[in-house]
Amino acid sequence: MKTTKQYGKHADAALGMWVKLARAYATFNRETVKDIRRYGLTQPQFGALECLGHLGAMTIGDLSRKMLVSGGNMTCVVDNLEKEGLVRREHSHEDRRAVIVALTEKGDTLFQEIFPEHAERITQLAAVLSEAEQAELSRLLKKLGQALAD
Amino acid sequence: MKTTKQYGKHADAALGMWVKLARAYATFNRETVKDIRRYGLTQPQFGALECLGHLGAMTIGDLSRKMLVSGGNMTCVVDNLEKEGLVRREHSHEDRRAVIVALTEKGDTLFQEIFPEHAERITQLAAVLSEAEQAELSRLLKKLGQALAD
DNA sequence: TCATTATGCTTTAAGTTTAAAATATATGGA
DNA sequence: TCCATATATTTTAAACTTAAAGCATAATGA
Repeated sequence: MKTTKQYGKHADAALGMWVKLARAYATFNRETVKDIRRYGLTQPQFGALECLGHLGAMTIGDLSRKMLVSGGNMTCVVDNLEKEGLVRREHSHEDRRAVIVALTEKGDTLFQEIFPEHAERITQLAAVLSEAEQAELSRLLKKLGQALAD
Repeated sequence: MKTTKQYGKHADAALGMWVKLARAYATFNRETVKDIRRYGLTQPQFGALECLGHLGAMTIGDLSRKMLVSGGNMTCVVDNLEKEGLVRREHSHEDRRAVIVALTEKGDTLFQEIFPEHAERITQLAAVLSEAEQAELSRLLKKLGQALAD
């Protein structure tokens, strides 16, 4: 959304940057969602599958923190993945409050199959930028994201 | 989420970039949501208010396209804004299918009051990057976002 | 002119998302 | 040891989000 009003040079630059960040994210995300839908998954479900597939079993709390979403939300996502037989819940022996979630064999098989294809699609989408541009964008985004994470 | 698996040099770079984009967005967004909540609004509500405040009355379809969300969703957002007396719906004379949504006086007053403060907050958040970095980030994000919008 | 196709908004159903509340468990200090 | 505080997960309520369906209106072509 293009602002026509002036709020100061610094503010206008910052607002413009934020708008472009939000739009680039929304647009890129829409394409990834389209790809993921081919596998019968929603994006949050795919994200959880990916997290578990790469990093292994973990508590729901850890999963929600890695994915930057709330615990209540992750409960819902895991509920649906469990319904599809892609993950299983186990209670932790170390801490009886905690629930460990892991990929089932079915879930791991699906992950192994679809992640490379999805990675290929992400590569295609990112190809509008050169390698150097991708690297620079990564550097700046990392700087922005990490500074605000504190 | 850090991938430990190798999918090829190009794919790894693209995946890394996408992860950083998603995380930077999520983190920056969380901060903007926190600011907006001070005014008793949700983020989508604030976005609609901002759009109407800057660009004036428009159809619900136009609004949803500018905000890159679905029409069904915008109906819901506008419903709640209408409930708060911040916007009003009017039927279009040119096209009787269309609904025009505009800020009420109450809505405009609120917008005029809170947007400058919010802009200030965005400026603060963006200040972890230099002016040059902000400009470069904007350029790359614009390039990425526009290429995918086609 | 009329029928077919397209389009605008709303509703529906399912999933996501949050903060806060609820319940059980763990931790730390007196 | 005991109690206050903290924490893990789930539930609840409200809002968001999508695609598809529904309904009304507009556009187009025979």
